[in-house]
Amino acid sequence: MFSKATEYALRATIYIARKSSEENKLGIEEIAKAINSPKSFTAKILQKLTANNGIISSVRGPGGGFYLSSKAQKRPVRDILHVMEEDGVLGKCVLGLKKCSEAMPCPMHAEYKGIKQQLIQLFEHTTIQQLAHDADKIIPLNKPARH
Amino acid sequence: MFSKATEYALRATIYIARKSSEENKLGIEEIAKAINSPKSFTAKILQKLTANNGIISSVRGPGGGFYLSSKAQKRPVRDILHVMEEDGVLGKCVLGLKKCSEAMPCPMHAEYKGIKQQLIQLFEHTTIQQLAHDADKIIPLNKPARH
DNA sequence: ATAATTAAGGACAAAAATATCCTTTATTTT
DNA sequence: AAAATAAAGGATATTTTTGTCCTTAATTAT
Ligand code: FES
Ligand code: FES
Repeated sequence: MFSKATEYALRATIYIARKSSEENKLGIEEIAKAINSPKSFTAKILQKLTANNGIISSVRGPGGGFYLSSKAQKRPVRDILHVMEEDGVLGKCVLGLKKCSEAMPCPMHAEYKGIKQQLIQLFEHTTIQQLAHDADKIIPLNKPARH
Repeated sequence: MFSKATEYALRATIYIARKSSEENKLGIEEIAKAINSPKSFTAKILQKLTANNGIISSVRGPGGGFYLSSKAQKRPVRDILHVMEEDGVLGKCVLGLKKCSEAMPCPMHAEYKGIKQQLIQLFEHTTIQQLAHDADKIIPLNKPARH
């Protein structure tokens, strides 16, 4: 459904959401290893998500790394797709018409539009926090000990 | 959702289904023009769909071209996706895990699996003929006159 | 038989997506 | 101030997808 880049973006953001805090930032090495993605490529993606007060926060230098503010945690997953310029995927026509619309529908449109709406709703209503929480329930992660 | 190649495959097949018959075959020139796709690239795709008694039938030489047998018309759209090796898209994990499964679900899985099932059902239950018929209802096509 | 037509198929080109490497900048620790 | 650490950013490489062009093979019409 999504590009590799977007998949990495989603996995990385969820991982950061689960394991980081402002006091406990994560390095790119750990993140890439944890989500099983190429390190440098993932770094570029995190740059994108970090740019101009984006979804992810970052600090350079020793003790630095990536983390999610509690405000960012509450943002919908669709914001990640938007930054990755893939939120358009959800609105696209199955047959590749310029625009998926009622005005100029393709023969799949009538049957597809309902599914499309569900997809949009899913990504709009689900927050990063919810995914992180769900992931914790599925496979608990050893959170770093407070010092 | 799908690659350009698959979009062209779907559009071309539907167009052929609407306008062709064994007595009235269509040339690649007309098809590419009608579905607004690059001619040579589309030719390659039709080759794929034609290979070893595939979905589309073809005949070379004067009066030749592409057409759909009435048997092929009744095949599900998913068969096109299968030939294009994109039927896997429907089963893929949203976050890009190797396998989307109950055994090792990602945090989107619970919410996504229902939508995924609908997508699979849609492509499995919809036939090429149905799409062609629906398309005719939306935008009637001037069918070639019998001679 | 020869010429004309049309798809099949191979070779190649361009563009986009994915991935790596190296240098620079910001920050902290010594 | 100097050294160390970690992200930011630029340049480049690789792979995949998309697209073009030209030759070959099959079929029909002359
Ligand atoms: S127009 Fe094709 S899916 Fe809506
Ligand atoms: S495991 Fe990710 S969608 Fe099913």
